[in-house]
Amino acid sequence: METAAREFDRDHQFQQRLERLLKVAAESFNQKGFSGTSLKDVAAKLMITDAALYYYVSSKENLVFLCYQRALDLGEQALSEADSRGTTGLEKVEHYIRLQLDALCGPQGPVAILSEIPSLKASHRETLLQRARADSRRLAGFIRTGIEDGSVRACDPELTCAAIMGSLNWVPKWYHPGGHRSSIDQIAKAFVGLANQGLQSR
Amino acid sequence: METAAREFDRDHQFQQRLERLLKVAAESFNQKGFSGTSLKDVAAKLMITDAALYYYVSSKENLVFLCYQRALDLGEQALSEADSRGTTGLEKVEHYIRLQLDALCGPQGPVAILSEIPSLKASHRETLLQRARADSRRLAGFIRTGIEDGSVRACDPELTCAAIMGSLNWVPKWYHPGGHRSSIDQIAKAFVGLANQGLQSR
Amino acid sequence: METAAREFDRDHQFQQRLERLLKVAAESFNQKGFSGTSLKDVAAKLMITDAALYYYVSSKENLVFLCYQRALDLGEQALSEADSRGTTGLEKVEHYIRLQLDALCGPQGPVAILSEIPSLKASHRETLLQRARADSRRLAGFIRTGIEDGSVRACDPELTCAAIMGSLNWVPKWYHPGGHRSSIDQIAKAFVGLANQGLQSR
Amino acid sequence: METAAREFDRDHQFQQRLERLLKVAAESFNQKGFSGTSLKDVAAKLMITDAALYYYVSSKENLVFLCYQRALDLGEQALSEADSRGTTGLEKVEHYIRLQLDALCGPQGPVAILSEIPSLKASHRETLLQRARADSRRLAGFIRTGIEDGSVRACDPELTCAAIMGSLNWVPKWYHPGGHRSSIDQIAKAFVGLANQGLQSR
DNA sequence: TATGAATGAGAATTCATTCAT
DNA sequence: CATGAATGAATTCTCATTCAT
Repeated sequence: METAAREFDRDHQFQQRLERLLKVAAESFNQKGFSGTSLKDVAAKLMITDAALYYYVSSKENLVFLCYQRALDLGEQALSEADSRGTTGLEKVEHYIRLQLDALCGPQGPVAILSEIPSLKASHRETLLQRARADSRRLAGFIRTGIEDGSVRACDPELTCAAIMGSLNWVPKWYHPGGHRSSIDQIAKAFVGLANQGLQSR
Repeated sequence: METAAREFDRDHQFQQRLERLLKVAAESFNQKGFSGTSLKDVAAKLMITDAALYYYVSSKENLVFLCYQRALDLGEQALSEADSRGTTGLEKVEHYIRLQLDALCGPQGPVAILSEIPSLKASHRETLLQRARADSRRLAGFIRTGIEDGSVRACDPELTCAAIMGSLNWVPKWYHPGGHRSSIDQIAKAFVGLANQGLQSR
Repeated sequence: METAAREFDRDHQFQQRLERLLKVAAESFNQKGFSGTSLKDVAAKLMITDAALYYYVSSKENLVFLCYQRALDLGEQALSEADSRGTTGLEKVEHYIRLQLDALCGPQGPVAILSEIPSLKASHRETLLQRARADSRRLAGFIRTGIEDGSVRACDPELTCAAIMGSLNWVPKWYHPGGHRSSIDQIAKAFVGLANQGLQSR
Repeated sequence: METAAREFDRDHQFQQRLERLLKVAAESFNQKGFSGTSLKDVAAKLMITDAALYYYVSSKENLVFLCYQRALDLGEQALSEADSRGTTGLEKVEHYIRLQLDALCGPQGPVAILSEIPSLKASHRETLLQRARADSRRLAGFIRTGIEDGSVRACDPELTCAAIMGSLNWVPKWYHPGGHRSSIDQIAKAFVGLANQGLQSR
């Protein structure tokens, strides 16, 4: 029916615009932080007024929450994909680094870094923290698997995982798509190289 | 003379308190970001009123600026120290990681992470960016040295440096002195291990 | 003719729905005041969107205005009815109390209390104030009649009228149909008793 | 000491200004309701900016809360005073009417009518509702006492109390100090007359 | 008739900053 | 040195209102 089609279009358009909002917001959050990002600026980038944002999200808090959930969604996709692509633990880690870099800087648009969870309200905070912790554990799990299957040398999985995630999370601070001499591939190569073999020559 | 002595004392006390202010502010900036940090809160932690802060700094911008300069001072100390302690390029990098972690989390108190340079005013921004870039170049220089002296395998020095700095800069996000199962030493060991040998077993 | 019939139906339906709107709005105005009532909430109770309200009323102001006019219509009906039912002045007052309570809380649905006339725009304000004052004067007139015909003791008709109207206007603040131990009849009895004989035993 | 004296003065001045704020706010709340009252207007009447209000109260909600508490304080004073001044139950009621009218319209300045308790937040609401209900019960208690000591005829104490309180609470809607032909004394006389003897001549 | 989408005006609130004392 | 009191700018958010469809 015509009506149904129109409704579908409308809903689709809504989702489309919300998605765009989340990307624009994520970019700003990454650059200027939660409090440093004003809704007016975000709205301006979308060519609408700040009041119009409230048609898509119920509050600024909710906006970050959605951004962070999207970030976790993508991060978890990267983890799953890495898990299935890699055979050994080491390979899984390598794939994850590559995939996550792609998610963060690739065409999916800016993805928010979960750097301000503490300033969210309790209920949101808990939801996100749990997922984030679980994701860390999954990456640490790859490392642990690697130690077991012999592909990874003995090391502290949690701290090593923290180091890797740190380097990844820091990328959006300095990487600006287009305006950069290094492609995502090059970054991935360097990061994977470091995580894999370290600096030491042999 | 008496007057001079008193003035010296006064000046000394002033420096003492300013130092304390910078640490308290840095901690808050690291946790909640620049805009997320209110001067009232900072002042409250120092047991004075917000108005009293203006005796020590001329503005909030100036406060971050000072925090960031202190951070760069310490970072550069770490670089110099690492440079002189290490013989090979690889050793220099190792020492830097250890020293910088100590600076960030050790007893020198919280040190600000330069994560909001873009939101500073132009003049401050430039000053800081130049120093920060120079510091990155020094670390990249260690790597380059290592490649030349054969201690480091062939790699992209800039990107590898970005990876290392990223992991270090991310530490204050999750490390809370005291309330943590890992000591700074353990963290350093894991980070150095990763940077040095990577994950790969051999 | 068919067209006329259809138009009549349409008009009838319109009136029907407008009536319902006025009741729902009146209830909200009574509970939360003019500014405290949002058109979105009113619309939601009618299962339509706020934009759709504008088919029935031209503005929020206009909506209160209509509510208040409806309230005055009903109040004046009560006055007229009381006038014709009662023989003496006292009886007229008694009937008015009973009838007005019925209008306010009875099945005619919630009726707005004219408590925010001052915040309306000048033209509406004047129209309503004049009617309201005239109504007060009619009730005071009953009292005056009573004094003349000997059914009412000597008293200040205006102030006494203000006392009576006050108690009536306050009822919607605490009376909630259904959820209440007292029926409208009981309330009427108590109010009439007070107005008629006072508290004094004799 | 000089310092102590100055501090006392400061505190005194603060209380003084807060008191004034509560009166001005109460007047506006009575006339235009909670939502209809803008802090800017309240501030303007005090010749300060709206931001400055936050030096005295933490929020608009808190402002109403304080107004309402002040209203309850005064109302309870009136109840206690009436209780001790009157010998019979009837006398207690009479005194209460007079005293409460004085509190509402007298030189203590405008006192808020508790007409918007439902729109307050739960914790405040409960606190106030409990006090308000207790106060109603005290007035109803006077009536009950009167029935027992024979000064008051048989009647429903709660509903009669509701009628009396309604007339009192409505007064601020129409009474404006100065601009009125009736003095508070005249109003009190009429209200007491109605409550005492009713309208009926005998 | 009614809705989706947006707007503009104004609301409360926060916060860096000032200044007399 | 530090505080009390205040300000002005900016921010989040709400809401009546509009208009194309």
